Amino acid sequence: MSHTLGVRQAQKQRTRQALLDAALALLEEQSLSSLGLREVTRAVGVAPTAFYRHFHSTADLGVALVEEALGSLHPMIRTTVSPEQHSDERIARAVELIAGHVAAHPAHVRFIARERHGGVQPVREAIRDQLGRFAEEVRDELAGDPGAAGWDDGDLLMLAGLYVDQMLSTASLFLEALNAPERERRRVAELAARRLRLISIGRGHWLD
Amino acid sequence: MSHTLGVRQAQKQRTRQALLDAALALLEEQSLSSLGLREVTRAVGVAPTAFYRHFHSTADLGVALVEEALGSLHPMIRTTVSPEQHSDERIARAVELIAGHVAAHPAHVRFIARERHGGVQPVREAIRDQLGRFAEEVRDELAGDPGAAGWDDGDLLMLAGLYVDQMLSTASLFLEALNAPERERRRVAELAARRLRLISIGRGHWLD
DNA sequence: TCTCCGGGAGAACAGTTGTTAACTGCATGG
DNA sequence: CCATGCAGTTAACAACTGTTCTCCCGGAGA
Repeated sequence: MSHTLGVRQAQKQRTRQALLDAALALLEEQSLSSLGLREVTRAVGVAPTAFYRHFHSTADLGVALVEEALGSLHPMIRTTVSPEQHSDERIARAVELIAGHVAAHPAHVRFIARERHGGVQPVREAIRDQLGRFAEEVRDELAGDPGAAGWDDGDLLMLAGLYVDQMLSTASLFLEALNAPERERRRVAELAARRLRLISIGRGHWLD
Repeated sequence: MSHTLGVRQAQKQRTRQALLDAALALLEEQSLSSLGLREVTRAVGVAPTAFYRHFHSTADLGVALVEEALGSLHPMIRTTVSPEQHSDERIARAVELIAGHVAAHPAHVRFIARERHGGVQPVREAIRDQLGRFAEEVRDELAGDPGAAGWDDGDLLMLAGLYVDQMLSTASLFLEALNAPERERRRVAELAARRLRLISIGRGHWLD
C-alpha cells in the first residue's frame, strides 16, 4: 500500500514498537496503573525523555496496546460465528480458535482481561468500545442465520454480548491453564464447549 | 458470641478497619498493584509504620478486602438460586438482588471486578477460591432441583459456573450504570434478565 | 551542499516510595 | 500497683518517580 518509509520514520516506529513490547512484557506481573514510564524506557534501553516522543502518558500507551491486541481481531470474529457448519462442529472450532489465539498471544489476552475493569479510565473505555464493536459484528452475523427469524434486535444483541463475554471468559481460563499439563487445557476446552452448547440450546428454543 | 473486646483490641480493630476502608476508597480510581502503603496511612491519618502492625503488605490488605467483599455473601447465594418459585420470578428477584447489592456496596463490587484478573497474584487466587466456593454452593443447590435429574456433576458445575460468571458480569454492568439515569439501569436489568432466561431455557432442554 | 527539523540523550528538579530503627504512652494481666 | 507487651510515632535511609530544559546529531528537503 504505502511506499517504504524513510529511514527516519522507520526508526521512530521501531522504538515505538519496542516501547509497546516492553510495556506488554512488564504488564504480565502488574497492572497498567502501576506501570512507570521510566520502567518501560529502562527495559527498552532508551532515555526516559524519549517516551514523550511517542506517548503523552502510560495511559496513552495503554490505549495503543488495546488497539494492537483487539484491532486485528475483527476478521476472525465474523468467520467464527458464521453458520456454515453444524452446531457442534462450529462450537469445537470456536473453542480451538480461542485456545490457539491465547497460546499465540498470551500477553495480549492477559492485558485485555486485566485492564477491562482496570484502574485507567481511557483504557477501560477503549476496551469497552472494541468489545462493543465485536458484539455488533456478531449480531450482524447472527441476523443472517435462518434460525434468527422472529428475533428482535434486542434479543440478537443480548445473545451476541453473551457470546463475546463467553469468548473472554474462556480465553481467561485458557490463559490460567497455559503452563499447566495439557489435561487441564483439555478440561477447559470441554467446559467451554459445554457452556456454548447450553447457550446454543437455549437459542434454539428461544421463541417457544 | 465472644464477650466484649478489651479497649486495646477494639482500638486495633478500629484502625485496621479504617485502613481497609481508606484503601477501598482509594482503589476506586486505581488498581491494587499501584496502591501505596503510605497513601493508605496518609488517608487514615496515621503513621506509615503503623501499617505493618496490621498487614505485611498491600497485597495482604487486598486479600483481607476479598474476604470482606465476598465472605459475607455466601448466604445470599443459596437463597437466590433455590427453586422455590417460577423461573421468571426467580430471575427477576435475582437481578433485583444483584442491583441492590451493587447500589449498597459499589466499592466492593468494583474491587472484585478489578482485581479478579489484576496484577496481584495472592489476591487473584483469593478471589478465584471464593468464586469457586460460590460455584460449588450453586451446584449443590441446583442438585436439589427436580429438573436436575439425569445431570452429571460436570454439567451441574458448568451451569453453576455460568451463573456465577453471569452474576459478576451483570454486577459490573450495574456498576457502570450507577451514576447514569435510571432508564439505563432498567436497560441493564432487562438485558441481564434476558440472558438468564436464555440460560434457563437451555437448561430445560439440556437432556434432549 | 547547506539548512532545518525532530528523535533521542543528559542532567537536574522536587516528591514520592518501602523499610529499618529506636522511641513513647497506655491498657492489661499478675 | 507495678511490670510488661504492644499499637502507634518519629526520624532517617536509599531508591525511585514524572517532568522540564538544554543539548546533540543525522536524515530530509531545497
